[in-house]
Amino acid sequence: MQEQIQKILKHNQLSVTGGRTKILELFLAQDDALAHADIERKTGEKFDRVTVYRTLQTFLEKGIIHSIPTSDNSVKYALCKDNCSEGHHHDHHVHFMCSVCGKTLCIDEVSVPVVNLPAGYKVEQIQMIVTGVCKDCA
Amino acid sequence: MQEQIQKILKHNQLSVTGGRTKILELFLAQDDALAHADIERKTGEKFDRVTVYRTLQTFLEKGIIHSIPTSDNSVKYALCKDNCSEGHHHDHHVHFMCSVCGKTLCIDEVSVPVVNLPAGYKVEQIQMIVTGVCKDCA
DNA sequence: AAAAACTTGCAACTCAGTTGCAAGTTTTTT
DNA sequence: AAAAAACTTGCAACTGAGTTGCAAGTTTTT
Ligand SMILES: [Mn+2]
Ligand SMILES: [Mn+2]
Ligand SMILES: [Zn+2]
Ligand SMILES: [Zn+2]
Repeated sequence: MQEQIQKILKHNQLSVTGGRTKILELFLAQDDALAHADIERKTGEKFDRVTVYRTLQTFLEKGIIHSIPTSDNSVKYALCKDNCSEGHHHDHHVHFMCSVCGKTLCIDEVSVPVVNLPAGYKVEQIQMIVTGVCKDCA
Repeated sequence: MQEQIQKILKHNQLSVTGGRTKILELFLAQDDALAHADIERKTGEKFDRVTVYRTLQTFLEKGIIHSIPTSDNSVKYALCKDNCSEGHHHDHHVHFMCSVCGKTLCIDEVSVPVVNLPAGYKVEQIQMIVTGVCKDCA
């Protein structure tokens, strides 16, 4: 896994540092999306919160992670599985928020359906957030 | 219009006050969704920002307005057109954010399409946010 | 091994949103 | 119509997320 992490960072022209390695490790080991606070909690006292903010910012810009707008207006982050890059994300999958366990999941198997808007609207991007009960909580 | 406003407030068992009347008036006169800051700006110095927060909170609880999660994780509010009430919203329409003029619109004509999730997921609510260019900016 | 380029932690700050409380307003009761 | 009760408002003080400048530390390049 350390190998994979190095590869991802190098591939994105980022220096390999303790903080970045640790945070990327968290994302790789996690099946659901992480909020800033989750990351702070999971890294313990090891990194300054400013470093966490800056690392997330960098990962977003490089297309290593994508942000997920949740229906309660907090922000979560998840790994990009496709080859996203600098401003060119293409995660057209549905996002799911479980109202029982609170997890936010990328449903990679399901793409966002097309929708027909009234004449005159030009669609650039569609996001879909489904709330409900997840597989594990059913 | 003052009549309609009184009716809405009374119907929701709310006392008719200057602040509530003014804010409801703004919503009725507006075709796009309003952010907290828009309301503060449009009411001038007339009301304390705490009053604006509390009024929006009250309107939300009563189902007079609904909140819209935008893709940039700010919150906007729009009038409920259906008869929503205390925690029972049913605005199943698509929301549109124009990347040119910045307006957020309720597309009442288009309901959110059904989506099939993998077995085991129970869907409770679906939200769809479309980004693009609106009719007026085309 | 030295220089250059980049990353980190710290302290200080900003800005949105919240809370308790006393004064003011609206509604209900008499 | 006046008094009482119930509710709303503004103020001041606070909280917590996120940002910035800068000096010290680390990583990468030469
Ligand atoms: Mn995702
Ligand atoms: Mn709407
Ligand atoms: Zn769950
Ligand atoms: Zn527009």
